[in-house]
Amino acid sequence: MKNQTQVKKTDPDDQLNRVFHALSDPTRRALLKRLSDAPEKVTALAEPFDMSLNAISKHLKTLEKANLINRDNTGRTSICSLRAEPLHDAQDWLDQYARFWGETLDAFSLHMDKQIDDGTDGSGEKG
Amino acid sequence: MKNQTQVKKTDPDDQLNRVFHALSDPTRRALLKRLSDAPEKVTALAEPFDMSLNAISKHLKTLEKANLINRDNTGRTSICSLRAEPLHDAQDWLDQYARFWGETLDAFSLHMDKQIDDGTDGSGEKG
DNA sequence: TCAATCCTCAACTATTTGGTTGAATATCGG
DNA sequence: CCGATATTCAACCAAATAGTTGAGGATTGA
Repeated sequence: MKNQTQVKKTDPDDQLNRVFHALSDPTRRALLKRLSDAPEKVTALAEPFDMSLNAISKHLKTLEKANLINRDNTGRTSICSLRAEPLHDAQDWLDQYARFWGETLDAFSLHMDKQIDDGTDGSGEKG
Repeated sequence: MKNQTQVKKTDPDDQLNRVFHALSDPTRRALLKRLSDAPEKVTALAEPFDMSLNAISKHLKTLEKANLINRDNTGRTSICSLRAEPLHDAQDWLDQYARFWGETLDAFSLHMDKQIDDGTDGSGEKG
């Protein structure tokens, strides 16, 4: 097993990977922004973009795989809505580094005092 | 010009893109974790990984392009250290969605009341 | 029924990514 | 100078991404 950090080479199944990847694209961030206002159907979401409907459909699939959106399939339309929990997870991860920009650490710092666990140790995912 | 959202098709120059992309890889997150403990030279950083030194060097370059690490080139060694500001930026972006998992909104919500600006409007980057 | 609408699937392309190996550059130390 | 160490550059490769077009499945509604 080689006492290595073993990061599961670019593991596509890791939730955090998927979320951060989803957020790394400006179109997808714009879609989330739009959905933060109200749920929308796919065509409505696609309309403002200078891009094919299919492209948007794929972006939505990416967001869906990251669990960042829900879909309500009523009839032929698919209503997408924001699902923010994974964003919260991402924020939790970032919070571990909060001490590096000072302040904001109270009882938190006690918890944080020992070491940062960034979720890349292989536990908690696909045994 | 078509009144479109104009998201600068997958703009690789956007700082937020680079940061979220950098965070989407578990090896890079592990490197940041390591650097959150103490600055390290490249060989030391690479050692725990089941991966070539070159691969780590490239990951470090990605982190560098996202401004997530600094390098102190003393002699033949390159000492890498964490630079957390961009993480803070990422957290700020995520904070805009905080209202979706309830609470934590005080004077913040006033600022947020109107609309979310997710940094994909094209301002502030490469004119 | 049948045309229009909404959306996804399939196939293709170009580009990026994440990894490799091998050579090159640069410094350190005898 | 010369060898060892530290790091990067260059070329290459496989796989994933982000986009396209075209076809097809469902649903709506006249």
